[in-house]
Amino acid sequence: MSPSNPPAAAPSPLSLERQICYAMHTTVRAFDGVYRELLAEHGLSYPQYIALMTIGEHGPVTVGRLGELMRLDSGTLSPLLKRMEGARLVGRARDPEDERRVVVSLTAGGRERLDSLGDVPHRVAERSGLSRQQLVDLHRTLRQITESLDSPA
Amino acid sequence: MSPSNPPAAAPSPLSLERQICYAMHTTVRAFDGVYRELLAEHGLSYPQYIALMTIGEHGPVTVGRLGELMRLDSGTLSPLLKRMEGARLVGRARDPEDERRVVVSLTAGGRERLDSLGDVPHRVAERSGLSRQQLVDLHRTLRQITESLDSPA
DNA sequence: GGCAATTAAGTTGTGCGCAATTTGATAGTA
DNA sequence: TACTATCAAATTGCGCACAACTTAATTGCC
Repeated sequence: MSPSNPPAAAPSPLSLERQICYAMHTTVRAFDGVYRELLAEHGLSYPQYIALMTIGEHGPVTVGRLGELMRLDSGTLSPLLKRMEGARLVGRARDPEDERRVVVSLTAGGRERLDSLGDVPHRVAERSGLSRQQLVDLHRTLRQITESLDSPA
Repeated sequence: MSPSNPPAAAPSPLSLERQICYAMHTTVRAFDGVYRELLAEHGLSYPQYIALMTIGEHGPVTVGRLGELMRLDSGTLSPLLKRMEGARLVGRARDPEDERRVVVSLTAGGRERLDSLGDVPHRVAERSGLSRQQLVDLHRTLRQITESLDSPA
């Protein structure tokens, strides 16, 4: 111990806002870690899983539309989708009606992989130790944050 | 539109767990974006800010201890701290009592920078649109998730 | 003392994420 | 038609994050 150390419990209370900032940072990492673990055996990263899920739900989508849904730009999605194409999970094709656009769709293998992952979110939720009500509240809170942070400049 | 497309609104309700997974992914990104914006003028990234805050609160700490507090390993912290050292925000020194350890501490400039950032968390919380009670609840939920995900293998 | 096992930090390789730029296609207009 | 502006995706560069490995110091045991 250094001689000038404070007793033990930090006296500074730190504002709630500061604690939230800190908790958000660390908790999300723990959350991601569980997904990483559960998805590893399926050969998927967490972002790849979200992409698979989003394409599966919304059907064939352009890269731009997928970016809106996932809140990611082409700089992130292009290489990610290229890897998923390499893994035979999705197909990419230029839109004949507008050659600027690239339409992404699930392959049969991608659909199969997605179906086999159906219980992963449930297992994560279980491990989180949250009650049903807490999950509902958390979901509403997260949506509220996104909306609020989105709208004003 | 492909011929076999479902009408429009996806009939699959998607489980709450799935929605939470998705919301966590997108919301955290929005949250980070606001921090990025507010911290940019101070020349700090969000992880650098968290590190600065953590070192500031806990006093000089070893890299390992900082990793426990921030939930990051040396593979992330070593280059991050090296950049912060280059920016004259922190100092790094081998512990004379155990030369394996590296002790990280705030420089005068680092302390000053940290102090000048005091209202950033408050501004982020404001923008989030959450009530005081929601902030309290969110904080408790996040802590509960971390604890629960940490403990069992 | 000598030496294997452990520990702390750093390094390497890969993927995610964003800002800024580039490439190529479409739209608009003289 | 030709020229410009706009738009979609891809590319480049940098930082964060983690797994796996390396390096160097300490501990433990003989």
